[in-house]
This record gives sequence, structure tokens and C-alpha cells, in this order.
Amino acid sequence: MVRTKDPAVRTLLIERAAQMLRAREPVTLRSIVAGTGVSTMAVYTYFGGMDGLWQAVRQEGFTRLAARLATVPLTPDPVRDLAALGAAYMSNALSNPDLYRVMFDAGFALEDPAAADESLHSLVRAIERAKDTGRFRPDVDAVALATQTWVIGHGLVSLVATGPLPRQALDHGAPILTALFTGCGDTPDRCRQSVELGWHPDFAPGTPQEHPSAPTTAYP
Amino acid sequence: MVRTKDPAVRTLLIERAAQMLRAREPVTLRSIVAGTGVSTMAVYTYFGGMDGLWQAVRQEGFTRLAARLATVPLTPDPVRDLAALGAAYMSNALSNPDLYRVMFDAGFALEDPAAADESLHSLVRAIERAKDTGRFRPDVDAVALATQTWVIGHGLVSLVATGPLPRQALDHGAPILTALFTGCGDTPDRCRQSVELGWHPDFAPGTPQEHPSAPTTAYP
DNA sequence: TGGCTAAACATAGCATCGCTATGTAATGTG
DNA sequence: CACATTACATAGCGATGCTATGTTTAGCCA
Repeated sequence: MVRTKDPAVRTLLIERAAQMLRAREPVTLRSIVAGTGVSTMAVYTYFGGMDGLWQAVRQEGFTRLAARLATVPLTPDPVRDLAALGAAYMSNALSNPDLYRVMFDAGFALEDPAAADESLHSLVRAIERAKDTGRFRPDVDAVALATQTWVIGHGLVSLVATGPLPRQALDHGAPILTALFTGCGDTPDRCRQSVELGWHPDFAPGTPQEHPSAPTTAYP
Repeated sequence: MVRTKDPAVRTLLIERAAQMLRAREPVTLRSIVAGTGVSTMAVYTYFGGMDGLWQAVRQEGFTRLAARLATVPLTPDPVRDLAALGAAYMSNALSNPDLYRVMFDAGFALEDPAAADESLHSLVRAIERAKDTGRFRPDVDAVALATQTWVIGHGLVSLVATGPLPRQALDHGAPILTALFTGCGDTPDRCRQSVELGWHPDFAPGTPQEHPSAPTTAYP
């Protein structure tokens, strides 16, 4: 080695790409480096091209998601925590919808799946606690249930962020999760209360929205 | 008017775009018209640009979806039919994943939402039948439940088609729908049987897959 | 310490993208 | 039958991602 890469440049470019994504500005090779003083070649020395930069941005998205989920306070009610994790997942996605889209529109796996694994594992931990406290049946497959919870959250936030469903459709999250968790053995009434406690507080309908969804008279 | 547009050219271009999408070829302005004999300007006279063509392709996708759902045979068991509609939805999406992605990655509404409405309405009809036959409680909101079913289907097919979840994860559809429909008043055992009857036959795990999903050791 | 080497970085140019300006051919209407 | 308006073709523009080439810089070892 003769000359060493500056890691700050790498994070600078990722940060700038994420920022432009959030601002809904077109993020191109030349627009990224504009103003930073670095040349377009930096993208190639650090990421090997635009695809590599997108992958790095994707990784950053999963890292932020894991960090966001880590801030969810745990309570003695694991079912409530489960719903709260789901709400935090959607809150994170909706506060940065374009980054969320980038996270999932690539066809290849992540370079370092640890962040994504950690996100799912935070759900698994809550499910295990629910089993330990007797809320869920002992035969519940924690990873499977976590995946199913993820599927619901992704479907909801995806349809809301890309347009077809209005933001109010997020309210569907609570009844779906309630049905799912009730099916795992929880008492219906208690489950409903726990889910609504964990789900609602984060983003009440009527929250000011940065990116208004498209007018959708056709969809419920 | 002096010279009239040829509608065949319009459908030809849409068809060709959908075909190239299915073949995973890059679909560009010049590659679409290549070999058809028409010039690049045709895209502008018929669609006003590439955005217009994408919108037309999107519309075609929803039309095909509605047609696919219309072929689902109705049985005396409305819950089974509901699951069968969900399975047909996913089968349609997975047999043409890129078209499915185009259908949902636009930020604006469809020109003619009738096809999309019809797709959702086929779910609503099955739910109404389930209410009429006493499988679901009378106070179930049919449109809300149809939307929730859609959310689950979209979340599942979206995560499977874009990579993160392996194709086997489609099996999660049955337990989620079972939990959802059981929460509407159906008897658990009976609901599970109906859902598995409607869900499974269409695409059993192990079905040869056109577009193998990315290797995902990190995800369940 | 100083020169050699390889990596980091800048510049210029290429192929291709969507799009528009301009010109030509064709058809329905008066 | 002549006109006007629309469909269609060609050429070129700005911008995209990427690569080839040259320049500068920093680390290693004699």
C-alpha cells in the first residue's frame, strides 16, 4: 500500500446520498460529488461504481433501522413491545420512504447482514418473552412469527409509502397484529389492549406527513 | 382529424414492454421500438414519453391481475375462495415479478382504477359471502378486511420477489390468513382447513421457479 | 533520508439514455 | 382537388454511468 483511503470520504458520500434521497433530489454520480470537492472517481475507488454506492446506502438503511429499533423501550408486556417494534419499524420507514425503497429494491443480498438480522432478532426476543410469560403457546415458532410480523409491517408501509394506500391505512396494522398474536394463544381482549398500547402512540393518524401520499380516491 | 392513430401500435408497444420486462431485458426507449419498424417518436405520440408508457404498462398489469383473479373458481366455501384469491394474487405476481414491481413503484394514481378496484372487490365479495354464511361475524368491515388481506399478500410477494425472503417463505401466507380470518369469527380448525385448501394447490413449494431468488442465508 | 512504487485522485471522452426540434408523408375535410 | 392537421422519421442536445489516461501523493525499504 502506498496511499490509504480516507474512511471519512466514504461515509461522507453515503451520508450525502441518503440526504439527497430524503430531499427527493435526483441522486446521480455527478450530483453526489458536486460541492464535496471530491471527483467522480471517488465513487469508483470507494464503491466500484454506482451499484456499490447503492449497496452501501442500503446497508446504512438497515443499520439505521436496527438503531431505531434498539431505542424502543421494553416494558413488562412483551406483546405491547412487539407492537411497539412494529410501529417503530413503520415510523422509521415512513420518515425516510425513499431510503426504505432502496433498501428493498436490490436483487442481491447485503454485504453485512448483521444489521438486518439484528432487526429481526429484536422481534424474536420479544416473542420469546411472550412465550416465557405464558402469553403465547410454547409451540410457537419465534422466528416464523417474527417473519410474519415483518411481512405485515412491510406490506403496510410499502403500500402506504408508494402511494396506493392513504396514510390512514396504517391503522390496519393493529387489527392484523392482534389477529396474528391472538392466534398464538394470547387472550383476545388482552392482546388487543397490548397491541393498541404499543402500536398507537408512535404515529397517530393526523401526524404531519413529509411526503404526502398521492390522491387515492380509488383505494380504501 | 386528418390522420388517425393505430391502436394496434399502442398495444404492440405495451405488449413488447411487458415482454421485455418478463425477459429481464433492459427496457429503454430505443430498445422497445427496435425491430418493430416504428420509430422512437411513436412512444411520444401514443404515450407522451416513457413515463406515459410505464403508466400504460402499469395499467396492463392491473388488468391482467383482475383477469387472473376472475379465473379463480368459486366454491361453496367462501373462506377457501378467499385464500384461493390470495394465492392467485401471489401466483400472478411471482410469474411476472418485474411487471409487479412496476405496478407499485409509481408515485401517482392509475389512469383507470377500475381494474384495481375490481381486484379488491373480488375479495370483498368473498368476504360478504363468508358473512352471509355465518363464517364471519356480521360486524366485520368487508372492505377493511379485504385491504388487510391485500396488505398481507403484497408484503409476502414483495419480500419474496425482491430477494430478502426465499420462495419457501410463501408458506407463511396460510398461517397469517388463518389468524386473520379466525379473528373474524371463523372456527379455528375449520378456518385452517379452508385456508390451506384454497392456498396450497396453486403454487406448492418446490415449484420450478423462473427467477431464482438471491441466496439468502441471513433471512429465515 | 530519499527514491521507488502503487494507490488515490483529477480530467477528458465514450456510449447510451430520454427528450425535442425540425422536416416529411399521409389522410380526412371543405 | 387543395388544404390543413396529424402521424411518423431523422438528427441532435443535455445528462447519465463508466472507462481510459495522466498526475499527484503517501508508504516502504535500502
